[in-house]
Amino acid sequence: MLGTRRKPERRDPQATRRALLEAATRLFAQSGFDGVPIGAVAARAGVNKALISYHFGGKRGLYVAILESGFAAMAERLQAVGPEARDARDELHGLLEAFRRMAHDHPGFPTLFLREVLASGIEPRVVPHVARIVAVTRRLAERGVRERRFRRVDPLLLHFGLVGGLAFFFATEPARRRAASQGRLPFAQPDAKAFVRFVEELTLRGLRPGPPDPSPTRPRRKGARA
Amino acid sequence: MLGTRRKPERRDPQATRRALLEAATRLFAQSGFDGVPIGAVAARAGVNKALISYHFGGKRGLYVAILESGFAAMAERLQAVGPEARDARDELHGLLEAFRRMAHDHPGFPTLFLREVLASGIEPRVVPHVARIVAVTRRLAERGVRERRFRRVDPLLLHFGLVGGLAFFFATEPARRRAASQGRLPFAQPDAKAFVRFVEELTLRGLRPGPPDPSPTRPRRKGARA
DNA sequence: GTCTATAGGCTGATAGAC
DNA sequence: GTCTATCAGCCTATAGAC
Repeated sequence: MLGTRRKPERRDPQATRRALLEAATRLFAQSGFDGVPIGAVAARAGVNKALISYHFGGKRGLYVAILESGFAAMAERLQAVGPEARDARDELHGLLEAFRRMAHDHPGFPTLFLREVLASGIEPRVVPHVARIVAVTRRLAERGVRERRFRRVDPLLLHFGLVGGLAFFFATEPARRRAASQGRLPFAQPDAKAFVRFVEELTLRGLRPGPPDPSPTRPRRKGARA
Repeated sequence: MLGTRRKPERRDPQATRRALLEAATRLFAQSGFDGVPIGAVAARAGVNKALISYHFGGKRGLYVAILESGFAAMAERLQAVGPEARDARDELHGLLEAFRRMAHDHPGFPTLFLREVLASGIEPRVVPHVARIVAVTRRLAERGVRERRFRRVDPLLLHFGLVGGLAFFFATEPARRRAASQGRLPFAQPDAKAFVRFVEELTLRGLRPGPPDPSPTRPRRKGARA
């Protein structure tokens, strides 16, 4: 029912807003803020482009609206996992699932997210949400150590490793899908669930407490640290 | 000495090309292709903007030139690691270092790389290089299994986990630096070397052959696989 | 709330002098 | 090879009719 508005007849203004948000999310994700003419958003939403200024106060306003609701939803979903998890391992599983479901429910958000953290001036209004998300991983790391299930690692590094891998995978998924449909993907299309399972297992094993390396002393390159 | 060209006097045309490539790399990385006016590139390079058309045939030509040389350099560096490594563990170490050095020598490339794989139509001329990079991780996974140092995992998933985490970290580094200098970073500035070391250790431990989980049976959520 | 028409700014490219 | 001057095209925003 989205994108089916063709007649100049008046409908529900909320529907107009939603259609614009929907269309803009996909297009901004695909081509970036500067890569999308406002007319393209309007066309995809099936509404007049002047309505963007009317409802969101301009192109930038539309963009920020999308961005903020996306980041807020993400932070909320991730924060909800911890309290319901039995232990750190369970929480890791829950966080990965939450991330995957977010990408599923809001296709385009991961890409938007990545584009935003790539940009110079990250939108000030999303900074608090970013902070909340970072805090989630930090608490996970601390919890794992407290429960003696994880070895002690820098929580921030864990955050970047985890979020980075996931964000990259899901942000590039739409592009892969498009490339694949044109037969221009130089490898097989990886499955999202399989990837998440892989990350979970790798992280769980990788964080397991214990000695660094039980195998015969690993040879080091000449320039390596003592 | 780059960006010091001010006088209309004639200099080395190669210097002009290099200055433009240098300037464009940073600016395109920072703001994306559509976010950078050609005049800004010229200004930063200290060159007249008409020279972009003259030397590269236009804005897009300049962009593709950067992109291709970056991807080619990356693929080459990664491919050079395997033959020199003693074993799969050593190769992993070498790959991570190569990635880090690439990010160091070509600041802006990781960001450019990420922006490109995010976009809808990945530039056809870089596809072969992407394929080469994917092949490197695939061979690493196979080598590790053959040498009985890694458990058997889907090489493509390993590739995404590894490259994704690294690309995310290094691509967002310039933005973090900028945010930090304005006091708008909601967390501490992570160190590149520390991150690479973390990824190496996590991956090495995570790929170690052996049973999934030696700890007391992990409780599973109701919906989980058998 | 929605549409049409238009204004005004900026962008990328090039012709032509040096 | 490099520069100045210029132009056509597209883009966002808005005034005003409905």
